[in-house]
Amino acid sequence: MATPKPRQVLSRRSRPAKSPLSQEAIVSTALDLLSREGMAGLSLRKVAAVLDTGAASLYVYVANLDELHALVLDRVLGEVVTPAGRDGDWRYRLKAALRSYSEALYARPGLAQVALSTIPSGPNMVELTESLLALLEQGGVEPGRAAWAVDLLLLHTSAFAAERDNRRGGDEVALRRAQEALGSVSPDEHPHIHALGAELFSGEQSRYDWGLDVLINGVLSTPRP
Amino acid sequence: MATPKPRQVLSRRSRPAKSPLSQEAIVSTALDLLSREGMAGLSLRKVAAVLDTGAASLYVYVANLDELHALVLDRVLGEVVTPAGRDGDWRYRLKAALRSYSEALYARPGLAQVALSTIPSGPNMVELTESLLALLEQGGVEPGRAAWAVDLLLLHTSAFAAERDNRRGGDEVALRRAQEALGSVSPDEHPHIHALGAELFSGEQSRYDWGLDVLINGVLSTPRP
DNA sequence: ACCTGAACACCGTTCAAGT
DNA sequence: ACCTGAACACCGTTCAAGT
Repeated sequence: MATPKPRQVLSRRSRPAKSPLSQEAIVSTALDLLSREGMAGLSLRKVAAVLDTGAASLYVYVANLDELHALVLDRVLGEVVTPAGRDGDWRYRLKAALRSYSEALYARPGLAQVALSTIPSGPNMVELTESLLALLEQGGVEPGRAAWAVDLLLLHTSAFAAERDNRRGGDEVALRRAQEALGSVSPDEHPHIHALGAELFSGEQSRYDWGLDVLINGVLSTPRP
Repeated sequence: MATPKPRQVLSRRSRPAKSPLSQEAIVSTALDLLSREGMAGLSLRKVAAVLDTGAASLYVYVANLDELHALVLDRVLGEVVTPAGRDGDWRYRLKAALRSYSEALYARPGLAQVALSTIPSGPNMVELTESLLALLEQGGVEPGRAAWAVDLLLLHTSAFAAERDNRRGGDEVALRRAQEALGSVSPDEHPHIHALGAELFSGEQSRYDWGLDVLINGVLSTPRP
């Protein structure tokens, strides 16, 4: 998979002259801002400011903000590691690949949301899709079913990363409110919720692992219509 | 409802007296704007304009935009229908409830995204959770597993609605680009994708139905760790 | 071809002043 | 307690003018 250029943005002061703009530089800067400040930090104006221009200049290299989002996402997907090997524990390798995808998204606050609102077409997404298809084939899943399964697995993993992101993302007011709403429910009207109590909020990592197993077991036992 | 009224101070008598602000009125107006214009139409300023005030006035009834999002979401969730009945085909009823949830979201462009970025705590979400727990119990799923399963099912359904929404939502450029990227892949480097061809984009409704079956089958066959 | 500043049409949120 | 206009600190995108 493509190696993401480290391209540390050296302080502009030490740089002799303004480096010319390029899509590469724009995406790198955007990713840098995203990693440090989350989605709030990723704006065309801020990217432009770091690159020492006005936002209008970026439109030569990037059609609009959506395209920049897609480019940043694909760049991050270059980090995803899909374990090699053709035999043995395909299931373990599949889960490892998806966990790698999940972590790549989760490391940039808000990027999971981008993954869920973008129709991806970059080379790294193509690469990842190919790898997942190969892994499912190793697991004996026929091609048509595997095509749908890849979609399902990526969608699920993105959504899970987005949810984790939400819960981290500061809105502790909302989280507390949700816990109270479910915790203070009347046993008569909502017996099941009442009986579960804190159980409804248990498990973080194990919940994700379980979710992946649910999906994989489900795919293996559910033929396409 | 409401074309924004001209600010001109025509005699107050010529139009119905301004109804007092309330959270109820704000949420209704917001939902109305959302249904007609999508997420782009849902802003505090626009809601205020329809209600013939300034945005600042809304802050008496609503803490911020995120809270308004949560309130609108829960209001929509009031539409979700969960089939009654305690015996017979719980699986059919579970799928019907989730499809109802999905349709409620999908009917408002962008709302699925809100569902994925909000920690819900409204009464209708509590109701839905209770109903889904009951349905899973009828299916013989033990409580702890059911708690995780409800989360998984709702997350999946929201994500699926969001994806459908993206694909409808106008960005046909991105969709075409994605189809081209996957369609023009070299058979040597990406044999699996190449072999699948258009299959990667097939099925809309049937794909969702299959996804639900995958999830349900997976839940039934995957105990909690 | 590329870059730029300014402008346009928006945002959410805060605040002092009014009632 | 509620409402308001104005202000603050932002947005993405377009465009005429420059190189």
